[in-house]
Parts: sequence; structure tokens; C-alpha cells
Amino acid sequence: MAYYREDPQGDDSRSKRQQILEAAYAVFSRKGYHRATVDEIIALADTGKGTVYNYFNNKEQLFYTLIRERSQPFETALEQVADADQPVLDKLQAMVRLFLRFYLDNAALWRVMMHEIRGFGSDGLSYVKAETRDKYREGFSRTIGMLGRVLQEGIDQGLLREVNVAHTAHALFSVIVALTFQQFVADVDTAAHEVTDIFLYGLVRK
Amino acid sequence: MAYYREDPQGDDSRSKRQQILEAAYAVFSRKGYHRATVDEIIALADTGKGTVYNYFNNKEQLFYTLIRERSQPFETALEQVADADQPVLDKLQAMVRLFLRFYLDNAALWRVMMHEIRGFGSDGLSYVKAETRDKYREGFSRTIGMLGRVLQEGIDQGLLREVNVAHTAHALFSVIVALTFQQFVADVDTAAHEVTDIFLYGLVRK
Amino acid sequence: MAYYREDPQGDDSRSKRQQILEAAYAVFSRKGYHRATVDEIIALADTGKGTVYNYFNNKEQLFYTLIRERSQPFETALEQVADADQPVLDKLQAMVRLFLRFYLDNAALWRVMMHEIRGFGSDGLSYVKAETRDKYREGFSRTIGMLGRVLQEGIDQGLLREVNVAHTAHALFSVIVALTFQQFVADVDTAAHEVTDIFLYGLVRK
Amino acid sequence: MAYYREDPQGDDSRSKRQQILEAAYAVFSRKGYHRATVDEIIALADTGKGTVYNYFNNKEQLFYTLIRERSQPFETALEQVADADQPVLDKLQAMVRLFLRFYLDNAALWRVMMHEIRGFGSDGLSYVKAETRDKYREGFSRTIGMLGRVLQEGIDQGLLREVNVAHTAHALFSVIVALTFQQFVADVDTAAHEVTDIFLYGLVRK
DNA sequence: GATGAATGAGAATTCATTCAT
DNA sequence: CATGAATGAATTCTCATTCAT
Repeated sequence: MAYYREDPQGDDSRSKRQQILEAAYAVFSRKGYHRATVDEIIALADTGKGTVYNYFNNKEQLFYTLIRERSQPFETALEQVADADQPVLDKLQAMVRLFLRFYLDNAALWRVMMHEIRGFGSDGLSYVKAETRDKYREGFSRTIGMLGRVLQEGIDQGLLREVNVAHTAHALFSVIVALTFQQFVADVDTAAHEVTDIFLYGLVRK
Repeated sequence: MAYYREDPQGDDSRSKRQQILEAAYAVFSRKGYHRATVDEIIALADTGKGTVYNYFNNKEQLFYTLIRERSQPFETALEQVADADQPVLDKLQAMVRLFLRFYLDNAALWRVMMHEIRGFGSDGLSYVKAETRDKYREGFSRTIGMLGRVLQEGIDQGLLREVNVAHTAHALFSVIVALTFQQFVADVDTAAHEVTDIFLYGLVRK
Repeated sequence: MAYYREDPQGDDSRSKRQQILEAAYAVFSRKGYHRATVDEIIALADTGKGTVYNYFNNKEQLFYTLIRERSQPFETALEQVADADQPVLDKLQAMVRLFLRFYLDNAALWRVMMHEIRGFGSDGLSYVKAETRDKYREGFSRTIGMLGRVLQEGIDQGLLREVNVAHTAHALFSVIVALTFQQFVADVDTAAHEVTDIFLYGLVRK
Repeated sequence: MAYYREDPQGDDSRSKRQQILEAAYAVFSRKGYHRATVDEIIALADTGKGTVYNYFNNKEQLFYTLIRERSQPFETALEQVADADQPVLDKLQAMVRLFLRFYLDNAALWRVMMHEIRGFGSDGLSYVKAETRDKYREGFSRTIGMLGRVLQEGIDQGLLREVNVAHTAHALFSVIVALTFQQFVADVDTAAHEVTDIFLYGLVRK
């Protein structure tokens, strides 16, 4: 790491790599993968073009790094809750809260990513190599899978009805993403309550 | 210059326009907005490049036209069901079926569009005028709004609990999109049942 | 081919493709492969950058096309002489003349090519795919091989001593290239005589 | 700034320079001038990038130094033979052997150089000052000139026919280079014999 | 002296759009 | 109207060189 600057409290004390990642986050989020240009990223990061390529092989890997570094703490936190020794419904709600918080911060970037890993380039014209795409997908599988595991736990305990776990986990996930994306989430706790309430007890008045 | 040609005299000129739209549908769906090239579209449409620009101002307007023409029949059908004089729960399930069917056919293109209406020039470098973006968004508002209207109807009749209608309509919508996108929908009727079942009665065993 | 211009005697009446090839010839010859820039080529060809890529896939293929189109007439002429029903020594001298004339015109470009097809990128970092490189090499093998065939003919007839044909053909070839490159060739006939004289009768005074 | 350091105090500093030169030799030989990167050279030399620029002004001067240092011992040895008091034909063959041995070792690098001294900024965009280019050329002139001097000696002694000495020396030289480059030289003595045999006695059976 | 992070001037390539025929 | 050759702005990526430590 190069800390040339004498004032480590200044904004420039972040490592160049970090500055680039943060700028990339902003630009990718705002513009999407394609419309995001390296030029815009370096302008925001206040760095030279070559510097980006010192730290990252190419635009695609910069994007991937961004996703990976952002998702890791989230996944860890989610796993802890999923594996916790608590009532299933509490765990579910806690997980929904984690999801909401994460997507509230990252919805824009994740939308971009979801778009990029789509079937595109099924015919080889893709920019994202199949192998990279699979790495992205594994990320989703892991997190949504954790939701599924807890749902299954609830079913096994006789608490929940016997529904298709994979489908339901995806449904829950998609609702979370939709709400955050639609900026319907003013307060995480309220939204988490709202979501779990519908999923657990349904719309029909008893 | 835009030659919309609302009145096709010759059968030939109409079919050209149609050929282009169909090719554009295929290419945009497969490649996304950016990676879709006019060259690929004309190759598939078996027409000249200039011809595309006779019928459409530019790539973006071609895309918009595509979306508009595809969504119109769907919206009409949806509206008929929403306004029908039937039990609310039946209407809801029928609407879910319509949605599922529509997104089963058009998920790819709609995903592209959803992605594009974010980022389409949120700032100075816009490719799309804010006004166009809003037109896309209105489309969503209309269809999701119809879901909301029927939900409200159910609430008014005392059938459904008093939830946030807009949020719930979006949630329902997002689940539909997620299921189709994840290719979890083998059979529309089954999937419609699955979705409404969860939303109406919840996961918790009574 | 597009002949927009009204004056077909003008310099611009050559097809764009031809203009580009001629400009590329000049620039590659003068600068070598790497230092030749597409920008310089289009400046000389008085054309747009995209036009180059309409006619040629990339810089490398432009270069290859150049080589191929230039060498074809030469190879044909050489073959005719090699296969002619004439005395071996006459054929040899005629072939040397053809070689000299060809390399007098094309030495610069051929030098560039010879440099490019060298072992470079034996380790995968090459710009020229092995397969392309082999196509270049086949070209050399063919023309030098024709020299060899005629030498062999001379040996078979008992006219020439039993030397290593491949080596000798390459030696003869290299001398031709060296003389033209060193601009020692004022007059093709004289130079051809000089070369064959040494190769056939040696330096030692009898 | 150029720090040539003709007087190495520390053993370490000399070895750095030497390490760089050796790495540069390997990389330039394998990749050619342009494709050789300073990064690759320092990786092989196990040194820092700045260090290269402490010893050499730039990439080009590094290349030049390489050539100069490599050619010096060869030129000295060649001169000794040329000036020796021996029969002309013996001297010629000995010189051919020296050439073959030298180019067998250095063909790759010399080819690169030969290619670069053409094109090295024949016009305004020169990377290399004309003066530098001429220094390279003088090197060739000197060694080929020594061949010429011995040939002339043979002519003066009535041993050889009165041919154009400069042309013939270049021809001899080019054959040597061609054979080594084509990897036709398995054994220096055999190849030297083969070359002189053809040049001295010709192909025609007496 | 040695180092290597930072830099930016190029270079190749893509692709929407125009316009003469 | 249909066409497609021509175009150049925009974009990614490379790599020699600098310079603060």
C-alpha cells in the first residue's frame, strides 16, 4: 500500500485501491456495467487510468471484486443467524432484516450484476466468461439457500406448511429485492415485519 | 426523421417493419440492450440497415416500440379481468395467471427493460430522455396498479387484511417475475396456485 | 463496390478497399507492423477508421491480406517458370530475376512479415496466431521450394553437384533478399547474372 | 538521467546492471523489441523498475547497450583473424566459422535489431535518432567489411575472380544469417564448409 | 542507489447513425 | 422506400517512464 500523503486523516489516505473500488461502486451502480466507463471511475477516484489496471486486470474483474468484497461480510452475518440456536420465526425475521439492510445499501449494484449474469452470452458472445458467471450465481445460491434451510427447519418442526422450499425462498428473496429497489423501505424493521407478516400469515383475514 | 407509417399501403412495407420488430425482440432478449447490435438485428430481419432507420428514429426508440407493442394486448387483457364482475380471489388468481403467462413469454425482454430504465441517463450523459423513462415506468405502474386495485377491492369487502396495497402488489408482482425468471414455472396453473396460496394463506400451519 | 465519385479517372475512383490496402502497404513498409497505426493508414487512405474494419477484421488480417494479394501473382509467375520446359540454368536465372524484381518492390513489407512470423509468441503471447503464422511460412516454403525443385532437376541431370538442396535454395534466396534490401540492385538483369554467376561457378578462379 | 557507472565500486551495483542486461537479452530475443516489456525484463532480472532507469536512459538505449556489448568481443575476434598472416581461403573459412558461431548464439537478438534499424523513425515520429541508427549500421559495415577485405586480398593474390567485393561480402553474410536463422546449422564446422564450398567452387559440376 | 506505485499518452476496435444511390 | 458503404466518437487496455520514499 502506498501512503504518500502526509495527512492520514484526509480523504486521500484511503489506499488507491480503495478509492477505485468506491468510485467503481458509485459509477457501476448509477450507470450499469456497460455504460460505466473507466474514465468516469478514475475521474471520481481521482486517479490515473493505469492505476486501475495495476490493481485490477480489467473492468470485469474490477466489477467482480466489488461484488465479492461487498457480499462477504453480509454472507457471514447471514450464516451466523441461520445457524443460530433460536426459534425459526425469529431467525427468519432476523434474516429478512439482514437482507433488507444489505439490499438497501447495494440494490443498485446487485441489480446490475443480476442483469449481467443472465443467460446472455449463452452463445459465447458474452463478456462474462461462463466460469465467472457461475461464481456470481453461487453467491445467490448460497444466500437464498440459507433462507431455504431455515424454511425447511420450520417445516421439519411442523411450524410451516409443506411448500416448495426453493420456490418459496426465491419468492421471499425477490420480494425483499423488489421492496428495496422500489424504495418502499423507509425503515428496515417495519419492512421486515411487513414482509414476514404476509409470507407467514397470508393476506386472507382469518 | 421518423417515418412511423401508421397507414401501411403496401403489405411489403408493413412486413418490413414487423420483421424488424421481431428480429429486435429476439436479439434484445438474448443479448440485452447494449450488446444487441443493429447489425445482428438486420441480419435476422433480412433487411438493410437504413431500413431500420426509416421506421425507427434510433435503437432506443426501436426498443421502446417493441416494449409498447408487446405490452398493449397484455394490459388490455389484464384490465378486463381486473374490471370483471367476479369474486376477488378468482380475479386475483386469473390475473396472476395472466402475469405468469406474459412473463413466461417476455421475461427476457422485460428484464432488459427493467435494467435499462435504471441508469438510462440518470445524469447528464443520458441516452434516454427522462420523459421516455417515465413512459416505461407508467407501464409498470399501470399493471401493478391493477393488482393493487383488486387487492383493495378485497380489503374493502373485508376479505383481506388491511395491508399496504402498493407494497403488496409490488411484492406479488416481484414474486411472479422471480419465478418466471428462475424458470420455476413449468405449468402456469400450478405456479399461479402456488403463488396465491402463499400470499393468501401464508406459510404458517394453522 | 461503391463508386460515388463522378470522375473515375480521379485518384479517388479506386475502391476504398484498394485505397486502404495501398495505404497499409506504405505504412507497414515504412513503420513495421507494430509502429504502423491504423490512424496513419486511414490518414493516408483518406478514409474513416470504421471503413478499415468494414473490409478487414483487424489490423492483423489487413496485414495478412496485403501479403497474400501481393504474393499471389508472383507465385504464379514463378511456378510457370519453374515448370517450363527449358534448360535448368536458364530457368534458374529467370527465377532469380523474378525474385529480384519482386523483392525490389516488396522487400520492405516482406521484411516486416518475416520479422513477425519469427518464433515470437512461441509462448502464446504472440499477436499472430500459430495458424496464421503457418500460412505465412507456407508461402515461403512454396517459393523457396520451387527454387529447390529446379536445383534438384539440375542435380538429376548431372549438371549440378550433389549439394543439400534445401540449404542451397535458402542460401540463394537469402542472397537475393539481402541484395535487394541493401539496395545493391540497380538493374535486375545485372544482379541476376551476378548472383547466379557466383552460385554456379564460385569465386575461385579456375 | 543516465548513470552509466563505468566504475563500479560495489560488486552489487555492477551485478544489477549485468542482471538487467542478461534479462533484457533473453526477453528481447524471445519477444522482439516492441513486445518485450520492461516489466518482463525486471521480473527476469529480479530487480525494480526504477533500477533499470538508473542504469539506462530508456528502453531503446538498453537495447543499444545490449547490442554493443555483445558485438564487441565478436568484432575483435573477427578482426584478429582477418588481419592474420594466413592463406586467404583458410582465413575466409575461419571467419565464416566465427560468424556462424556468433549468429548461432545471437541470431534472435540480431534479427530484432536488423528489423528495428529499418523503420526506427524513418520520418518525423522517430524513436531513435538517426545518429543511433547509424551506429548500428556501422557495426554491420565493420564486420561485413572485414569479409570484404579478405575477399579483396584473395582477388589481389589472383586466387579469386574479380567480383564486386561489397556485394559478395553481403551475399556471404546473408547466407550465414539465413542458415543460422533457419536452424540449418547443426554443426558449425560442417556448415562453414558447406557455405564456403558453394561460394568458392560453385554449384556447377566441373 | 533501489524501489514500485502512479501515471497518461497512445492504440485497436466497436457500433449507432447518416446519406448518396 | 430500401439499401449498405462510410464514418468517427467512444471505450478498453497497454506500457514506458517518473518520482517520492
